[in-house]
Amino acid sequence: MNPLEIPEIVIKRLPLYLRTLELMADEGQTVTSSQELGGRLGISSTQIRKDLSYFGEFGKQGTGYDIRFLRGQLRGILQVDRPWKVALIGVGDVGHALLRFIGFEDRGFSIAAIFDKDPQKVGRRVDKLTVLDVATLHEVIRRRGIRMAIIAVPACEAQGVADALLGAGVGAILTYAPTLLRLPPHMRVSYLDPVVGLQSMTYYLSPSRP
Amino acid sequence: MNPLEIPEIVIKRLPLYLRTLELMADEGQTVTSSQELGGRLGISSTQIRKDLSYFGEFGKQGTGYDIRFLRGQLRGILQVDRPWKVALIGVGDVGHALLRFIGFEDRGFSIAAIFDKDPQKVGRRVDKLTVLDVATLHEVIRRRGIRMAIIAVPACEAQGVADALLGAGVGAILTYAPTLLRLPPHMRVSYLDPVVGLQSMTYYLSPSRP
DNA sequence: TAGATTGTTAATCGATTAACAATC
DNA sequence: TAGATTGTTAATCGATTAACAATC
Repeated sequence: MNPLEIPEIVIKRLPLYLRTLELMADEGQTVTSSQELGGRLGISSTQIRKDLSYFGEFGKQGTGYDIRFLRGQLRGILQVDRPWKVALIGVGDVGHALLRFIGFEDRGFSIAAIFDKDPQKVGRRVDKLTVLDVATLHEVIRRRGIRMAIIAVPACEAQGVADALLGAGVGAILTYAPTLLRLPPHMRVSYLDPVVGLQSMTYYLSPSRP
Repeated sequence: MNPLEIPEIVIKRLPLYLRTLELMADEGQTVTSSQELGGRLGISSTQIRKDLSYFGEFGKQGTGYDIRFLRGQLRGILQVDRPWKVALIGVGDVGHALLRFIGFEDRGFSIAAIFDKDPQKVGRRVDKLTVLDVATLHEVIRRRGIRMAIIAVPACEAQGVADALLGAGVGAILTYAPTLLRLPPHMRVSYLDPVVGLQSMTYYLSPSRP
């Protein structure tokens, strides 16, 4: 089956399945069922079986799924069975928080280069990395074969950084800047604006008392 | 129309419309059309008109929408025309980044209390706020009438914090911990796990070169 | 075997879009 | 008026779910 025919909404659920399987494996569990997995995620068992069926047959009737096997298959499908080098642009508060976040390494990513435009920050060491001048972004990203990037600069600078990343051959961007980026359709973009999440939840809250 | 009948997917698009309208207003623009708004967001004009029609009639045929008026209407619908007090739990790297993030205030939120369990941090001042002991969470949240919270603690502590927030009467949680929370259906939850975003983008990247 | 659970088909449900009358 | 754009209906498209044969 042509991968392009698989609905994007299915692809977006796979990391959630994978995360739950990692957790189950960590807890020492060896086998699960679509029903158990769905129960944990608040998703119907039918949907999980249907989603997986786009990629193959991974379970056994009557038994369910071998957790380590299915985890391996999902890692392979999502291509996170090998590490991806990620560039981080912006070594401010968000950048620092990301650098100290330990959750990247064992889930398929490693921060391989960090950039800032502030001359005061360029040259400093943060953990094992040296802050590079954003002016060298194109060259460094090309040379190191980096294909993904995280934008953690102020909103007003995000578009400029995104343009530079596009020119450097990056194929996917995760951005913390609360701004819509204008990029060609082949560039994958994920947005993480905390306010957007908050604002859709307030709709459902009963009116605030004065 | 009963608000419960409006699809959640529509509600989730409203903050994006609002964010774009804020930007247009900041740029001094006074009028827009569903076509222009859709063009900026990569959404069809029909969908925008349909979404807005769930709530009323906000435009003028032949002219479009008055930006300030529509912005005000959307703020009212989303209830972000008045400030919501938000509790922040976890004053680590992510917590600090959030406290220095200036984007909350003018979009309907203000961080009104911050908590940590580390005795070394409790009592310290961060900007205008004092770090409170998480043991006092219930009482403080009740007394101050706080209805929303942001979880920025390590994954292993997130469920415990969520349970405490539930008990304290919080109605909506935004969490940075990469863990699915078990909470009753009336509690609204938004997840911001950067790895989930990255992992669905790698699916679309051509295989990495060795 | 009996019970459980998969993978898949067909039916249902819901969301998006095309088309257009209304009207500024 | 002529041109533009809204709000809304009906048609289309796509995603979810119910049901079940296959089979471990």
